[in-house]
Amino acid sequence: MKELTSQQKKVLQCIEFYIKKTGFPPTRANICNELGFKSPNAAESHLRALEKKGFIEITSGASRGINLVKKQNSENKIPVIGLIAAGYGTESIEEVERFIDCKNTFFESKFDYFLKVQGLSMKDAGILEDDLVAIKRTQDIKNGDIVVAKIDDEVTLKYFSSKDGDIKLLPANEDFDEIIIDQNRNDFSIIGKSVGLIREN
Amino acid sequence: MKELTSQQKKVLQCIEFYIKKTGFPPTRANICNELGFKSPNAAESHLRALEKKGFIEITSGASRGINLVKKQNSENKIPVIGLIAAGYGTESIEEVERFIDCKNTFFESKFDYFLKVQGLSMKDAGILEDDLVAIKRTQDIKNGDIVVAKIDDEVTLKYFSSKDGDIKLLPANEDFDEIIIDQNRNDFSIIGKSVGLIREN
DNA sequence: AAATATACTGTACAAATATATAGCATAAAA
DNA sequence: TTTTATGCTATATATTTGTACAGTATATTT
Repeated sequence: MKELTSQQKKVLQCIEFYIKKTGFPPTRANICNELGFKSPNAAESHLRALEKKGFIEITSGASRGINLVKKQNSENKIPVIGLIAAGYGTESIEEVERFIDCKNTFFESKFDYFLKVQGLSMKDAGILEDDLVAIKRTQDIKNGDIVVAKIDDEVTLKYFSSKDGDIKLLPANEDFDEIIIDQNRNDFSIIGKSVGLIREN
Repeated sequence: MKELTSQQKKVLQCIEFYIKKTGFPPTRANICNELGFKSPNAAESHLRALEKKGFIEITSGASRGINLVKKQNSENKIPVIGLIAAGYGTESIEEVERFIDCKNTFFESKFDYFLKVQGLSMKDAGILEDDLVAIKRTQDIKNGDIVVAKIDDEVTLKYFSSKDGDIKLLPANEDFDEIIIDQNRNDFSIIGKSVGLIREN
């Protein structure tokens, strides 16, 4: 999808605002009013540009026949990512299983995807197999955060702990051992952290 | 809000469908087309009835000037209900803390509200304090379901177990005891069951 | 019995609206 | 250099659309 000019963005926002306010899309005249244009053709040509770039659809002949095209992944469809057991590096070990109809503002922090949990290493944190943990991609991590970390070619969900520069990943289950990161030997990186969880019974 | 006649419901659904399909509300003529009316006034008078009953708002003079009035609690705003420690009978022990912007079709089963969890009696089921459990009001309960039950004047969230007519409520935490229901002595009822869970970190 | 709500057909028309055409000006791409 | 895209003003018009008025008929309420 092509980029919009600043003026075209204004027009698109104007349409979005008008729909929010009234419940139905604006006419050319309405847009002119909102943005101070003096000719309906100013609005018309902006609409044609927005249509050409794929941001709206126009139903020919219909009054207010403007339909906002939802951008795929932006705000309403959150991907659920499952981890494949073996690892081939980076984030290619992930695969999108499906999408959940939910805004990325659903929890307090915006987030990027749901991670489908494997295993019970975090069970005492109330995180069970097949739970969906909302992950925000960030490097802004504090002790005690539940993080998605990559160690060599494995991805794991654990409590984060850092003390005097020594990083540990702690499970929430007696049956699992803590993971001590040797930053010389291990290829270690933080992918993001948990900001929420959903479970479907 | 008054009740709609079956014909008025059809018109309302027609409007909802049209908006879903096209992205903008229908004209009188569009409604006539969809529903087989032969006079625009058929649509017009239905619209006026819907407006009078508060289901839509009509912007006078504007083409397609129909705005669906969101019904408070129907599909987009789910109440979060907290339990008050003491009990004063029935469901008046509950209070709506806030609403969450989420469809009641978010989980596999439709549900009625979120219950804010108190205590850790279900921690081994991955249900922690302050978690929000999606509750569907139903009497259709199977063994092993997580139910919201009322015993005398207390409301509790537990596993349900029924064997030879003996009903037990089982915690998921060693530190708690199971509750055996004496249907003669206890005022017992099932309010509903859990169909999902969300947690905000 | 009379009034009101529901549920339409049919006709009419002013106002709202999409849209084409003619211009003017600037900036970027071919 | 010539086209193409951007960003408007201004005018015109066929079509769409809301809406009023006149009827007909049935059911419900007062």
